[in-house]
Amino acid sequence: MSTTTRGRRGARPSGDDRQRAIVDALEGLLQTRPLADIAVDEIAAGAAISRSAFYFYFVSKQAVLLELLDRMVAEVDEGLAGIGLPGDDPAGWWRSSIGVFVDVFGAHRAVSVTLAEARATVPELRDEWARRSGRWVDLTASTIVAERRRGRAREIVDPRATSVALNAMNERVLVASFAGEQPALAPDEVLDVLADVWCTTIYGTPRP
Amino acid sequence: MSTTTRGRRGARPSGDDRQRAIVDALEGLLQTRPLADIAVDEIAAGAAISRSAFYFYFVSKQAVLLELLDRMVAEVDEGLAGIGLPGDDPAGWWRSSIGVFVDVFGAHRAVSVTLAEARATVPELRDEWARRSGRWVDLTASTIVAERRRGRAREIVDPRATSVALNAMNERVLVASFAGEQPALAPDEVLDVLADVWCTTIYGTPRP
DNA sequence: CAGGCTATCGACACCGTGTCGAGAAAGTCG
DNA sequence: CGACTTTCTCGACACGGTGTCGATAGCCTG
Repeated sequence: MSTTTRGRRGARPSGDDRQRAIVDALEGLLQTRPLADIAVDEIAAGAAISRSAFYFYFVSKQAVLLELLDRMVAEVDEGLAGIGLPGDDPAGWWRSSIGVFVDVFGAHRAVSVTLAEARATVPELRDEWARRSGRWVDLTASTIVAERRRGRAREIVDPRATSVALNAMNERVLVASFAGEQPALAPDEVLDVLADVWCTTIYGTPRP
Repeated sequence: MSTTTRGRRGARPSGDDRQRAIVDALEGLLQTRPLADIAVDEIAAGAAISRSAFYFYFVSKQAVLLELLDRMVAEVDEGLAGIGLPGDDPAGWWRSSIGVFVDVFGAHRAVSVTLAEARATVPELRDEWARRSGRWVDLTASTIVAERRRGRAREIVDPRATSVALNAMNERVLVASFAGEQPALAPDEVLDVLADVWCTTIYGTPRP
């Protein structure tokens, strides 16, 4: 249970397709209703296997979410890697960075909402999310420090703490927007608002 | 189901104490483990009644959460009412306002975390939360506008959108802190950090 | 072809939920 | 006081979803 193999048993199978089919099936079902309302039965049916066969590939529904999380995180990291460092247009750089999250999470809205919810219950999910979001927090914090050294950012007492808060804001704002909650931002204004708050918090002005 | 009577049957009973006992029992149990791991059995036992008797007072575990939510919201509103309007120390005013949330939510950490999670699943909970947090968003937005009219706040394109984002940040930061997530703020630094981000976002400087 | 792996299935036991109808306790009115 | 109604409690039931097990089928490899 504590080993690194996550659900899957064997070593070099060809039924990788089935595994992917399961993950895809769950993502499809999540478009319609929350995870709690989805029975393993239905996921299995969506992947064209029996319920018991499902348990051959994953230990539980929740375990499938880990795969979904990995997919999304990989997309985000890929997007971030293509941006580089902030040059002479820091506001544009921050906006682009936030845009990666908006785009990737937006492309998988149902998954984002589900992950945010399930994280509270599933310890493995929480740990994995913590690891990944910790990296983004680090990246944000070190960039703030660098911008401060350059004399562009305002004086911030604890850059890392501020970074935690800003990233928390993004997460919650995105999830609320995707979930269609009532006091929430419209999908098309999310990026503008977040970028504005980030830049003002970091530089003291929205356009440094 | 769509009537306003939430679970309870009769009209003028004396078993109100039982109802409160149930709510208290759940809050106590939530200190230890998440809602999903708590059976109705145990809540009933905590209130010294049988499981079936529980269903006389509430339709489900989740219905008890609504009561818990109402309690917390009442405390917050009470705290906010005691603050008044921002006078000549706007930074202090914002800090006090945020402090109310930090204090009340902090006094009911387990409940806060549970509500944040259950909101995704329970429609009634989501609606009620939306209604309440919508009021706080309105309050924030109108105060920002007033501060702008006074010439103190910076020029903000969409005060309400900014208000949504800032309130979202608070919520997520508090829950993450209470839940002990890894990239999270320590309980004692939460207020400082949040107040700093709020004031900088609104005024362009942490101490207007 | 024998043996070991991957993969699939049906059947089973378990647990929590929500509902129902039968009553006990207490309060009300003739 | 006794008959009734209301408030409240309980045990028993059916249902549905979960996770596990052992049997077995296909397949590659030596």
